[in-house]
Amino acid sequence: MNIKETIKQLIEDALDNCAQSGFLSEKQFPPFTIETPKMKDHGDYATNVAMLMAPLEKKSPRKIAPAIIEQIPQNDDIVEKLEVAGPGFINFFLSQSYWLKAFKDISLQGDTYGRSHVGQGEKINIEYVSANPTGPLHIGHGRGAAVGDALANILKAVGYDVSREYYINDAGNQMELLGKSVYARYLQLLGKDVAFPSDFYQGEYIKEIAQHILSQHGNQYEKTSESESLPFFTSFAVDSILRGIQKDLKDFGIHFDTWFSEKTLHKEKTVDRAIEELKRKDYTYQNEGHLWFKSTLFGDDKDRVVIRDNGVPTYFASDCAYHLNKLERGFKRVINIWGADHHGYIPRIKAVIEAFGKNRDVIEVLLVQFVNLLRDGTPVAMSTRSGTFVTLREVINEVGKDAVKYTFLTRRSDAHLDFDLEVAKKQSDENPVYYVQYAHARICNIIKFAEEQGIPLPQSDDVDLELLSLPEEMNLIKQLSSYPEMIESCALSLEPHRVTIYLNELVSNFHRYYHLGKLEGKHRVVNEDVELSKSRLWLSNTIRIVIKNALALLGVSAPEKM
RNA sequence: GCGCCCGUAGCUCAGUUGGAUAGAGCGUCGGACUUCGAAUCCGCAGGUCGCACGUUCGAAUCGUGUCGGGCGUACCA
Repeated sequence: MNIKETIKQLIEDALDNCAQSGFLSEKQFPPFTIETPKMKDHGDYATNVAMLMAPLEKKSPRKIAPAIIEQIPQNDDIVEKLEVAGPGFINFFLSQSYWLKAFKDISLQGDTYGRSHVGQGEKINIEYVSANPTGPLHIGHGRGAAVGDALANILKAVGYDVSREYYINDAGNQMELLGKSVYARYLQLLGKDVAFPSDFYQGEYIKEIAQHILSQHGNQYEKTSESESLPFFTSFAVDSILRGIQKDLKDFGIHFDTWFSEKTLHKEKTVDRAIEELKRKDYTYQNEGHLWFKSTLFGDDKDRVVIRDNGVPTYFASDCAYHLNKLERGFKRVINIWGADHHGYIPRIKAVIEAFGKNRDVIEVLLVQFVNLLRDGTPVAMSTRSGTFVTLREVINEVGKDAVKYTFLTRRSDAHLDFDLEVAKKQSDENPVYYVQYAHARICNIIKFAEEQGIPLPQSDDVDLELLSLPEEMNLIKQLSSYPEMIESCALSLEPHRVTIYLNELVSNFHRYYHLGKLEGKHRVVNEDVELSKSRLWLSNTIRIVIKNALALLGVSAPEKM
């Protein structure tokens, strides 16, 4: 049980007591919050429960709060004192011994600190990137990858059974177009004057693939007809592009448990089954030769075609099947991370989930906004159509994967993001990742220095944490203790960027603390007083552990030297 | 036209899911290393939270309207 949960328990017990004694008439309590106040004077934690009870009880919060307080033991191991303040807040001041005990535990937990079991092993599927295998990944995919991977790590850390998935759109029109594009380039390489329509894939990589085919297979496809050749060109191109995507993601430090092919949905008749299911429930009708799904029954703007008049299922039909498949695999929650341009798709996919008899909320869609790529403040032209774009690989090579990932994760994913290549490259204050990594390296160096001075990291029974009496130290201790709550809130809200916000605050406090020692020698971590040095080393090492754990969740390295 | 997302300091963005006196970084200016890493720290300045109503003990946060930016509105994926 973490600190917040402990306090919640205290409050709930107190409310029960109040209800039993008849002071409160309500037996059901509203969902109150426990937060850490911005101002120190307001204690370590505060709850608004009395204010929420007031209208129900028809009593003023300032009257209810004292009654609740009376039921909570004070001056004990946990709570030092309680106060009623402002409009009716109950402020908790926890005892130092409680903080120190919780604090000491952190470094004993090591790299498991921050994990919990709130997910209760629930099966959860998280799908991200899922870029079509028709071209290399660009910077926007990188953002989706960073967010998805971090979120998956966080959900796993709080006890979910997480499965990471990439959906490969390797069926349909786009594939045919891809094959035709490569085929045309191939013929051009053989000196033929063939047309290259504007809806073909324009990128240079198409020519490279054609060149590979030429060098591996010669001109043998010159003789066969287009319809005979196309399947080969399509599958060669998809394989080649997909391998590139997989390598890019691997080098970006992104891992998937499942690469799910759209083609298998057709091969294994999942598409047919999904449509049969909709038909059976009378959620379809025939009109103008097409088969329509009545998605408006479930809140969509208009009904959607699932099978065209030529008998070919739409992309949406595949997606219905795909989500049916996810449900059948037993996932209780299905998280999709999509580019913001797909937002109009959400109502229809929720509709089909509901049509399959599930709650529409089992699927949660996280929208990731576009990245605005800049160089020195001026936008870099990006157009997939014309094939002029900066690839994710180019950005990683230029900037480094840690800086790219961290930058993506410092912002909410549903907000637009300017990514300036020159700024991201700078190893300076403008670049938050170095700020955090530097703190980690600095602590490693302090520990090393201490060892050289004959003061190794102390054992848990050989350190007196009561010596940590500076306000800055207590501050850090409290902040470190809130780490598990922070992780839980990230998991709950599906907002991994909170980790970087937390890290920035923690590290900032550490750097300031460190500088106390620059001003006065007695405030150095390693100083004349060996016992004090040992307790400060313990503190420093705990900070190091939390930084490292947090960075690990983000998929960012924690270097010991820089 | 309709729908979704976003409007917070000069710039880029946070803001603990409705809490108490709205915060960081960058940029400007000024300061701090003979001792654990200056990739750091400290200080100054900077605000009608786009605007207007509303909801209540309390609003940057929720609702309605409005203005501005982005995206979507397929028998493409």
